[in-house]
Amino acid sequence: MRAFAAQGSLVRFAAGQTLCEEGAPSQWVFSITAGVASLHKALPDGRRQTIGFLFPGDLLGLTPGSAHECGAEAIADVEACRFARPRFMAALDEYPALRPRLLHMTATELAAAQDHMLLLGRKTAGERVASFLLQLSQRAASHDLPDNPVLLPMRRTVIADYLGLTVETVSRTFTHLARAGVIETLNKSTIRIVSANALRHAASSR
Amino acid sequence: MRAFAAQGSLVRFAAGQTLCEEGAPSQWVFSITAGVASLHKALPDGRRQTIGFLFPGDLLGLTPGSAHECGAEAIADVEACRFARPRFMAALDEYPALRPRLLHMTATELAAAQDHMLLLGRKTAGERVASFLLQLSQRAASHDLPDNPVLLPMRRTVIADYLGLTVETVSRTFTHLARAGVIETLNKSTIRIVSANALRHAASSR
DNA sequence: CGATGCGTTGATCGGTATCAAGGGGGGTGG
DNA sequence: CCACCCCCCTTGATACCGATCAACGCATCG
Repeated sequence: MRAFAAQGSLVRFAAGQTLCEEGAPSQWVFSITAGVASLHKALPDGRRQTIGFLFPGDLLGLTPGSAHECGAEAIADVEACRFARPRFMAALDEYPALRPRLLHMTATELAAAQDHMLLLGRKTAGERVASFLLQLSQRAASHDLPDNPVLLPMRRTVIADYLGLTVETVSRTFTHLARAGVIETLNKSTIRIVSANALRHAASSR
Repeated sequence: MRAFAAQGSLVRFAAGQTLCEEGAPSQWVFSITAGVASLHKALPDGRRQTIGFLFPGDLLGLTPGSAHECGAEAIADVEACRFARPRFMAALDEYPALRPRLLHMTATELAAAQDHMLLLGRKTAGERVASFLLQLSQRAASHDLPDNPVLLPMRRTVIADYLGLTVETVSRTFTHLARAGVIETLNKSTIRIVSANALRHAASSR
């Protein structure tokens, strides 16, 4: 397994740089080791949907076909371990212990995608933003990072594209939650959860 | 592999019956052999999101955790092969050829989920309905079934919950597409695509 | 023949998008 | 060091799409 990791080479992407483009042939598999990236899809006229975020430990490029399903872009400076795709696939046969891990990761991602479909299809703007904050907070907690205040590493545009809203609506919703005393915006990318209970309530009941 | 399949028992569900409930402990793994089922999630107040559909060949119950992520319900009479979950998991170790297949299936499902997020987050009602019809048609074609007219095995409520709309909007949108000469509704569950090009266009440009 | 459930159609309301303008912070150049 | 600018975020006014509320059509079944 150690030997496997050695087959990859370390690569870096500055915030804003593109890791891969939607529809491009999937040459590499990346394992994120530091930073944050966003996954996204777009419609021909430019409308965008952020599909999810990649944090350290996440994989990119394991598509069922040979082309990338989503584009990926570094949100904060990213450090990743890069493998040639065929070599990665070969390694799966060489190190059979990798497969169960991979399956588990993909299944977890699928479960997250399903949750997000509920959010996009049925939740109101207020519920979406509240759910998003809770999700970030929980992610941090599960990685033994401070879960409050919550750090938002991405711009409002990316949040809006993630939640299926516009930047204006996201901004207004933060303001509403703050005025309601549920959160407090320490600065644009740092939000303190004043009442976790109120936030949880806001996340799923209109 | 044959031996593996023999470890399951054949079970049947009439249309409308529940295969499993959201949040319930995941006791079984089902392999659908006939019929159609829907996967869904719900919010405490009853709002529903249909996550996807299960067709013959699809698996149900492979959750990363021990509880079902989604509820599942038979849309048309369903026939499935049922495995006790621990036995299924054990079988994965016994028949290593299963894992790559499983990984591929899960990755494909994930890709479909990502497409659907784009639909739910960014497409208009007209685009959603058009995309849905194309999806059903393509699914049929890829299984060597007639792809036109398209058969809709599910009720309008389920379609609406799948597309993040209301039944009324779905109904109106079918009417609009019919008046525009793009489709023709032969009956409530049979729709003929008059112009596939127009439908493709309607699916992704406003 | 009436009852029930599903789908369609119509009228109105409301939430979020859109359009437009105004802060504010960080970086650059003078 | 300061002034300016640029980009991002916020706030406000208005428009519009889809939700909601209400009624009706139509088929199925008792």
